[in-house]
Amino acid sequence: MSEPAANIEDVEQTTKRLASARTTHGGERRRSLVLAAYDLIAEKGFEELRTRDVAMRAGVNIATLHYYFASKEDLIDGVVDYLLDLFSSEASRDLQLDFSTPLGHLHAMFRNTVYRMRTMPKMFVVLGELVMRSQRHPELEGAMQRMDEQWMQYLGWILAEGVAQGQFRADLDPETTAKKIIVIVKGVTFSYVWSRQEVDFEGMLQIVERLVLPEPSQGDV
Amino acid sequence: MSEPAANIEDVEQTTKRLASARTTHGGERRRSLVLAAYDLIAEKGFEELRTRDVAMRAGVNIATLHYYFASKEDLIDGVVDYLLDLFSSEASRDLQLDFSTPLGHLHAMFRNTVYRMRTMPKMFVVLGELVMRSQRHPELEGAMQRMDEQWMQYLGWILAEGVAQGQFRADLDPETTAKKIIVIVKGVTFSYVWSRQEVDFEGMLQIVERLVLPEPSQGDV
DNA sequence: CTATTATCTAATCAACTGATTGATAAACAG
DNA sequence: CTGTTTATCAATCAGTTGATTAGATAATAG
Repeated sequence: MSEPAANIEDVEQTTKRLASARTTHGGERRRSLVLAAYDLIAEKGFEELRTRDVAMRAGVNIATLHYYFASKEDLIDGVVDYLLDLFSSEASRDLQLDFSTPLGHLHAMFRNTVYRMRTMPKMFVVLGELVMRSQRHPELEGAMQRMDEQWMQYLGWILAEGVAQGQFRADLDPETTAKKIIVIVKGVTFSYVWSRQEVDFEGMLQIVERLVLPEPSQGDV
Repeated sequence: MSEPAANIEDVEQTTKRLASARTTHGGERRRSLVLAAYDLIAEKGFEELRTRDVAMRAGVNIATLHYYFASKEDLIDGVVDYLLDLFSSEASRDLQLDFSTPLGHLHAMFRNTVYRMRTMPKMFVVLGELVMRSQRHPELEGAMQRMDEQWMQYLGWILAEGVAQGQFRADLDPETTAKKIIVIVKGVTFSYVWSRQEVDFEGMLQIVERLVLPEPSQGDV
């Protein structure tokens, strides 16, 4: 895990730096440090997160890290902001999601989450680390809960819209149902990303559907 | 469960020890060290788990810890074994669970899990830390997956029995359904313990029920 | 009663770790 | 061209951390 070639590589990078030196503007360097920290949290967890490793991965001296971030905790705050941005970023156009109906929105939300779990597992590993850390860091707990609330609001809106348009069952309570759906999606995430189990995504989506769609009036299979 | 009076208590215990010394047999001391580590993992996570703190909480010198456990990693293995025992221990008699039918078993499994989340949250916090750690510790990943498999097997048996007895729907596939139920229960755990959200437990149990029970032949509400 | 064994401690080590300092050089403003 | 600001690094500090060592102390077997 710890490279023996630390010194050699460092010298190499130092040389590079002396040659190019002040080409990077502060913002870029800051970002590269956050990205390095993000990667290392995904790889080693907070348990083995070291400021030196972050600096080395970003290709700078430890003192440079402290030039941009007063403390390790400060750097972690940067990672949290970065992760929050990632999560609130738009869904990939490749998915060809259909947002024309409430059910379409629901499918889109679910499938986009699955898509992200598959293509950006790092994001969820870091999220998991942060959720665990939030047990003992109240500020973090706040950030995590704001994330949940945002999600709740979006889902609540989809459901209310679906009821109003008659696509979803009339007796559905948007808030309680949204909460249940979130529990299910969290279960999918937990199982797939953290427990590394194969998950029947479409089957889970069906369960969500059954929660919102009206009973089919008479039986087919 | 977690005392704030760490230092005072430590002095107290040290004094006690000087007085009684060789009264505790090895097994007890070993256990007390594992329990101390367990508590500290729940409180501070692996990020801040220190062997000195463990020794202090157990009321012994750091060298005594190394007398019983060759390394920190060894101690953590002890905690894993302890947690595995906890999880496979029997359900509380207080719950008056009904194991007479497959549906009873299903309810019992769910309610016992909820009961444990409520009364022994520490257990789940430590589990969460271990799940995260298992991302980068293959041995741990193995242990976690064996836990899942055990659970799967138990659930699979309940479901097969329910189908055989005609209490559950005839077209139900025990394995795929068991997997879905586990995903849901994990979602409940993740939401309630780690995200600290209120969860509609009975509502989630209903979703599980709808997964296994036959369609009610004609509509009531 | 003595030798042995299990249990425990004080003291210490070497490596690690977050953070600081003082120097240096490029970029920039006037 | 000059003084200031920005960005960077080598060296170093003080405190931490997992682990070891060289004994003590007490229960126990012979």
